[in-house]
Amino acid sequence: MTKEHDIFKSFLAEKRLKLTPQRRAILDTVFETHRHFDADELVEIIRHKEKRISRATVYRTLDLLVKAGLVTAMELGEARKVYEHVIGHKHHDHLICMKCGRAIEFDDGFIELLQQKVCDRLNFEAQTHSLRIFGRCESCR
Amino acid sequence: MTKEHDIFKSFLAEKRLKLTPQRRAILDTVFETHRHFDADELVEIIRHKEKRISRATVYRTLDLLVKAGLVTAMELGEARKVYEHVIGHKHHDHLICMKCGRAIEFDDGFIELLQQKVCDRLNFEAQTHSLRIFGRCESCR
DNA sequence: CTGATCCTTGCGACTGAGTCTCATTATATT
DNA sequence: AATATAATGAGACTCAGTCGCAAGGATCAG
Ligand SMILES: [Mn+2]
Ligand SMILES: [Mn+2]
Ligand SMILES: [Zn+2]
Ligand SMILES: [Zn+2]
Repeated sequence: MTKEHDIFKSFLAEKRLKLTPQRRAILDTVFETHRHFDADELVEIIRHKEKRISRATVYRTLDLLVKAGLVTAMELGEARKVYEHVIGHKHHDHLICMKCGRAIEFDDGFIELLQQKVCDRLNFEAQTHSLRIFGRCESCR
Repeated sequence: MTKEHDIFKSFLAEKRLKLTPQRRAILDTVFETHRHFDADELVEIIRHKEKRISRATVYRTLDLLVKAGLVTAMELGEARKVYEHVIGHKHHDHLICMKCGRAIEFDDGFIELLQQKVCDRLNFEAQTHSLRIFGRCESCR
């Protein structure tokens, strides 16, 4: 039993929700995928495993995974929301190339600290944040 | 003639585009509105002035104003994009209350500087950025 | 076992912000 | 004024995401 299974199971139990084969397939696939993906890509990956799944169930389950803290959702400038799993990937933000679309991950503890300072100063209780820098990547500039 | 008029006029001229009464009405209304607004709100405000305007024209002109650097567009977590004019409002980012929806503006030059450092380190040419901190505001926490 | 309760699923219909098409009208240029 | 080019409004269209609902499955009381 993986860590993410345990977390999802307790999350569901606490909310009186059930761990179904579909939810298990979604959880597994999300944690096998080590890149950003969108909901319909996830549907396709699961269907290639010969498993039946509906778009609605995938959307519904992704919401649950986000609420459980296992997945983050973000808008990287394209039309669709993209997702990535959390365990094994510490928090990071993105540089987004407006020419090729590439998303470069970065992490700067000092920026995060200063964000917290801003919140303290304004008496705001931060829960999450999203920092996106748009421009040209190394190979596109 | 206001500064924004001059800028928009040169922008249009340079691109061989035309200054129409509709574009003038949109520009004026955008600069009279000192808060975040969405495209359909703008349509309503202009129509209340007894001016005919179509949604398509408002969407198209807002894109031009963004390209001209006169307006910024952002997603504050709700469904619709919101806009605000630039002149007279220096750059800032937002704390967004997930309970009441309020957007609190802040500006931290140090954070901006560190963002530039990240870009330099990764050889990325920054054009714009969006930093949103989601949580609970003073009155909702 | 039987029935009541409650959750989940898949399907397809629906929503709604934003975009596009196109016939008509307006602006800029000469 | 004539010409070339761009802009407009109306409504059709797109498409990511949501919702309603009927059918199915687990759980539990009696
Ligand atoms: Mn990432
Ligand atoms: Mn603002
Ligand atoms: Zn690039
Ligand atoms: Zn609030």
